[in-house]
Amino acid sequence: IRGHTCHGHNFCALELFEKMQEEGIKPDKVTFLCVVKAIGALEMIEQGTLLHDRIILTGLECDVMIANALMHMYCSCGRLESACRVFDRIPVRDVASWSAVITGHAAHGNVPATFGYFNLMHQEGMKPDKVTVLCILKACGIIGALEQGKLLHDYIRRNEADTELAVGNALVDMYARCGSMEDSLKVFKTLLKPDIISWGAIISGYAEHGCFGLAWDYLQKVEREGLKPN
RNA sequence: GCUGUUA
Repeated sequence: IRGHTCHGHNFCALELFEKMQEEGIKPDKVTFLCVVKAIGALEMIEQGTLLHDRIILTGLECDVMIANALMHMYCSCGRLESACRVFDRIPVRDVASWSAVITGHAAHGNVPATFGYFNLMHQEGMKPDKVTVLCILKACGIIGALEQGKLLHDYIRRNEADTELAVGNALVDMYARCGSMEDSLKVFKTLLKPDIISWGAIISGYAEHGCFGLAWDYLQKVEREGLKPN
């Protein structure tokens, strides 16, 4: 099942899940994680609700990884209230729980809820890890929260996390989406070895803001750097 | 085999 989901063959994965059960093999926690993820990718909300009911019957709904996967699934399907209900029922939340609920609300442009959960996370003393930082930067980019993004940038600098390329790329992307190509370029120039994602963030930032000449120039630079545009 | 992840 996992072999199929990680290649994007989510429907095949669901068929295998059915077949497995026809053969009398009971799904465990890992099976459910994979299948919840597949259903989320397919945005099959009816199937997702049915699977959630089955998970409740097995008593796994309080498992933090299962709950996080369910939240992500509901957010992918646009069911933010359902995601919140799962979030509220998690006995012990981890960083992934917060990442899922914050990114989920940001993806749907729910600015108050995004900041609400972000502030609550801070209040509860949950320290963001690398992935949470990526998720919150993504959230800031989606909802255009430049000020919050800059505060997070300060936090990243204080924690010396800005040397990580993934974080640097997420900053370049966040500033570009917030409309500050100046800040975006400033971060880009600090990257020791920009990859195709770094360049892509700059190019799409210029393209998104109607600066086609600059987008074109940077595309030429990519090739001059010996990188292959994807 | 294992949830949240930047163009």
